[in-house]
Amino acid sequence: MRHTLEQALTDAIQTAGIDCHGQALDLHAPNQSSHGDYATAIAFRLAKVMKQAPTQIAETFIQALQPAMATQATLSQINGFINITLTPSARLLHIEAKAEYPVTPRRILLEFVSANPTGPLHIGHGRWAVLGSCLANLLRAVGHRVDTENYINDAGNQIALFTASVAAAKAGEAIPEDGYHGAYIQTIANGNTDPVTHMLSQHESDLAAIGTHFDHWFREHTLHANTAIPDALAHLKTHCYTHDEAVWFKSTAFGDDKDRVLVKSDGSLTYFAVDIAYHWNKLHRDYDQLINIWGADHHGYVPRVSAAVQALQNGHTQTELTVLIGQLVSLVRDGEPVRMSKRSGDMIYFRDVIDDIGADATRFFLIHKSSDSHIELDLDLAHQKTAENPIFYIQYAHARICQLLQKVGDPPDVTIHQIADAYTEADRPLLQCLMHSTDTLLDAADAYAPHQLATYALELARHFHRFYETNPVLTSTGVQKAYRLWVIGQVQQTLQRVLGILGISAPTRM
RNA sequence: GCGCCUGUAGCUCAUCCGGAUAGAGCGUCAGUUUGCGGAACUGGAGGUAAUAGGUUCAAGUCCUAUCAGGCGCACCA
Repeated sequence: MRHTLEQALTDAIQTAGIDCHGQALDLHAPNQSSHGDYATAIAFRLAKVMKQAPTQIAETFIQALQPAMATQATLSQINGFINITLTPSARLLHIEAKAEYPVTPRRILLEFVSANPTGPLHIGHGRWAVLGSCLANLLRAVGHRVDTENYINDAGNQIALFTASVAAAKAGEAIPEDGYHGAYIQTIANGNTDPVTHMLSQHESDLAAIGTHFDHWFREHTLHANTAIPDALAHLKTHCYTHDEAVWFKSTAFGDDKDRVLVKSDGSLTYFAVDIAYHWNKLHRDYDQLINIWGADHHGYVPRVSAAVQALQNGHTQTELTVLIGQLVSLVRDGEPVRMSKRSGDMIYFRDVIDDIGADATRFFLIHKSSDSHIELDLDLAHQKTAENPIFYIQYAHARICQLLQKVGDPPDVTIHQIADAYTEADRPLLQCLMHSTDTLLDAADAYAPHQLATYALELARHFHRFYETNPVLTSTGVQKAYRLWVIGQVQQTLQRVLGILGISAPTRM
């Protein structure tokens, strides 16, 4: 909605011949719904260059634009802010209109989780699983084409230690000091499947338990099985040099703070070299953008991978690399931080959390905070946190509506203009909230911030519960009944859509 | 030491490229109910947005410094 309104106003400004000196309208929702549906502070930004008071500029804008907008909105001015208040029917029409997102569709490869298959997923992996799957849904919702990928490090020292640990357990021998000591090692040893295969299927089932599925599972060993690695390194050759018998990539030429080793002096490859081959592979798969979600413990790794991706494209960037860094989840027990270590086996597994508080509550708990903020999970309070989890407030709103709609049966056949007569000012916050849903989706997608949808859903549920309290539907009649049914129907559809993106169920009863 | 992230109500968090009186949930206090599901609603108390400067018509938001917490600074993966 914001976009079409902005466009209409911008056109009207041009027609009126007003010079904005490059300033955009930049519509935003006023913090008080009574001010209007949208507002712009452009008068303040033009005050200096136009040498006029903001209030005066605002008046000029309003007089020039009001005629063009007359059928759908009223423009007004408070202390220089230009407020736009839509007519009730315009508001309803905008809510009902099929959302169109002004985005240029991109082909995106989104990589996340990418946990080593040397142990079960822990709560930290869970955060990336939830964030990644929500982001994929969100980007798809606004029109992008997204493939999701889980990269499996199934080669190298850690895997060797892991399989050796299982082998030792199988033989009844002591597990190597630097091996893996979790209880799951014995479980795998008791079975007959390959340890890595076993672990991967467990990852898959844990992820499925919160409704997360990947389009691709990319296994590192496939890079070693062909010439992928030497091919990729050959492409970097002009940016490499030999020093102390090791081969270095001159990543400082692309913004890194030091050069990086690709081939060690003993002739073996670094992890980075393999990762370059992996990204080289990605670059060949015809995507416009590569997005990687990494935990904050890997943020130091960003510059060198960005450098490599730039170098591989020889400065002609066709595929953009975006690395999203999420902060870590830490655990607290009895007020003391719990140190998780995969090797010692002192872990809180993601599956335990899901089984404990349920998939919906787990997803909401992990998604409703910005990925820039740390999550501290108090194990003793885990259950209480569940009871406090606002997801039930949202789901209850949806269930309430569904039960009601079921009782009503078929909705009456009326037009927007007919039901607009039943609008009252008290409904404005709810209707504005509904109208802002497409804006919210767009903003959240632009910022790669699906947590904004969780906040939005909470807000919408709150407005709905308030509306529901004072607007009986079943006992109302005529236009009023039709209007109320329409409103709650829109709430239901919007909640279902947003919860769908968050991967959380929208129950019809609870 | 250097780099990245964070610091907002008792607790957990929002606040959308700087905008109007900083908002929710939980907790707390006082109310609403024989209701279209009360897993709800209404109202109150609770804030120097870590601290100190700066930029701006306007700063929780941008810049600088300090303090506190998390994470990272390998020829590990």
